[in-house]
Amino acid sequence: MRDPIDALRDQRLPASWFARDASIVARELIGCALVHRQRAGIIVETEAYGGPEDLASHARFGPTARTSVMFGPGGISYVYLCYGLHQLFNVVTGVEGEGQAVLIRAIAPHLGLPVDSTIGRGPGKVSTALALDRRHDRRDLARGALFIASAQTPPAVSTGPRIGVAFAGAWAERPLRFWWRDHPSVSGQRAQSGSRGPVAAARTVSTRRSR
DNA sequence: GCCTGGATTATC
DNA sequence: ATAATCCAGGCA
Repeated sequence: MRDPIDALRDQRLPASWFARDASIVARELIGCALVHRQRAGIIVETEAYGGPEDLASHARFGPTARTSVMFGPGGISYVYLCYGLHQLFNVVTGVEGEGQAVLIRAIAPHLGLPVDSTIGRGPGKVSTALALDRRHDRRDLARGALFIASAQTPPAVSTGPRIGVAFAGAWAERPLRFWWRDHPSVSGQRAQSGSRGPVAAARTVSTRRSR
């Protein structure tokens, strides 16, 4: 039987797919597969981060040694150390000079991962599950063992405010977080207990997508 | 150079 | 509620 990773490789998204607004890419990434070597997870939660105008984005300081990759063309990885402990995986979006990226906040185990609903739930754990770290910063997702494959079937997607960006004032309230509605692998910040999950404040959005 | 504070997670 | 842990970015 054919290697399922090879099948995903045939669905690899090209740089042009990422050359759109972060909020569009973030929404359409739900249901896609994030692949690293022999491991893959289905993306179930993302957040869009805009350019310098977005006060929650690393791009708010303009291009720096760390964030200059965000100001390059879409389709390149941006991995950074958060709180001195966790590696957060992003994909640059838009075109040269814009400074946008999408954070992958959660994946569901797909290939080469233990079937455990807590694996890959939370942005730090996405990197742990797929063995990603800062060495994977600035990789071209159009080539190599690290890439994203298109979604097989478009899931129902909900939106809400981004998590952990309260410092950004009004920008913290914008609905730039996207997740697979009712999916058990969505992080929901601190577990999804009771009825107070993200669904409460959520709004289901169109599942239309270009093809 | 020094100081502050995180796009988090696990545990108390 | 809070510790862990370190470096980017602002300011002197």
